[in-house]
Amino acid sequence: MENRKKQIVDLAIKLVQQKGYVGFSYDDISKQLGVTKASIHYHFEKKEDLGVAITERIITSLQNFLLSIKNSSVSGGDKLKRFIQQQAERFACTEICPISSLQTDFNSLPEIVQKKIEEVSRLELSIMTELVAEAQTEDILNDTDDVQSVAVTILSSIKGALLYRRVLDDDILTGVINQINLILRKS
Amino acid sequence: MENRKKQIVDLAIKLVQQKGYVGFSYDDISKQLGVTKASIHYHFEKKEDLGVAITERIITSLQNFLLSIKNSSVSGGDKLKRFIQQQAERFACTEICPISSLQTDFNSLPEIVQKKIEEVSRLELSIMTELVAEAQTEDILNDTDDVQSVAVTILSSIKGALLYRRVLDDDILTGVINQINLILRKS
DNA sequence: ATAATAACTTACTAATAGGTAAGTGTCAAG
DNA sequence: CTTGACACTTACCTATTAGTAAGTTATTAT
Repeated sequence: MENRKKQIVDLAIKLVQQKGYVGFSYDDISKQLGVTKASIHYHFEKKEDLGVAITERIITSLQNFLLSIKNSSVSGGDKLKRFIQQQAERFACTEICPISSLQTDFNSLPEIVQKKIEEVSRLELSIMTELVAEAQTEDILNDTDDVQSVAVTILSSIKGALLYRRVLDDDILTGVINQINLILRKS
Repeated sequence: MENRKKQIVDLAIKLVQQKGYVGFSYDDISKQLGVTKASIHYHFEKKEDLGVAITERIITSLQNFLLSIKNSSVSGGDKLKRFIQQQAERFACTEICPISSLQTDFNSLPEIVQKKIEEVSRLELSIMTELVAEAQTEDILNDTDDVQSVAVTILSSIKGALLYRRVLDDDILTGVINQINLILRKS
């Protein structure tokens, strides 16, 4: 079954969001899937291999997400707002972004996974920068703003807000989203 | 020696910033301090106890930081900018905010530490909100802005930027700081 | 029918984790 | 001089971790 592999990676990503790369174990996965630990090792011999699969899955998700937004026939500003909105709705209340989680655990990751995370981060940033750039051609942004900096700031604030939401109220995130939209409208 | 306890907590915080609560071990600490693991357990019987000490240290650091800024005789806007600047300079290039790190590991923390982290997060947010509110009395902010939301957004973006900086270029953070200052000036 | 493959399980290993009990050396107070 | 506290060390224990080797079962191809 190629399905089982998908199942494992799906669950692993969820576990990364909940407990981090260091915090989840093959035992967690095997118990939740109702199979033995050795069976997980059959599909992903080393944790490193699963780590790589996780990051690759994140990359394709990002790319699909980008495509679906690019193909939507709305204005640049609306694309940006849609991206922000979806980015925020993707996660359950106690879940954080898997990329943030892996960035936090960066120093404990195997080298190959570290490189993959670097790649993912760069990709995410370039997608965001592209969307911001497209929005800038309209009235949405001042051109005194550095496009890349705006992109990083938006992404960072969402990721950071997810951390605060995890331990505080649920509406922490919505406050940040509103604030970002306000800033985009005003500048 | 009460000094040894301080030494342990200092190192533990650094390790939390580098590898997270789950990622650091008593062995890490003992080896770096040149004593045995059991000696660390003498000072902090359970890891939980060390976890509590870590969060309490973070709280007093935050409070001292707040006092030093409050007592500085500059305008509200400058206090805010000074806070942001110092908050950013506090961390080495591969280090992230210890609060962010503990928020990420939240689900793996002992209950007592979880509650402490909730407390720390609330405190940090209230400090930030206070500074933003003081800045709002001047021309710095629009009063259409929700003070709390602005505070969370600023904090979140800094914390998030530290994550990206860890895996990408060093100037990711400075870009975000500049952007925040731009926003504060413009609105 | 048989061989081969995929997807497992059973049963292990070595390393590391947090944690503990009992003893050692040092030093100050009575 | 001795008692007691403090700051340790030695030597352990148990649980969990990633990882492996060998065997089992079902399905498929020849």
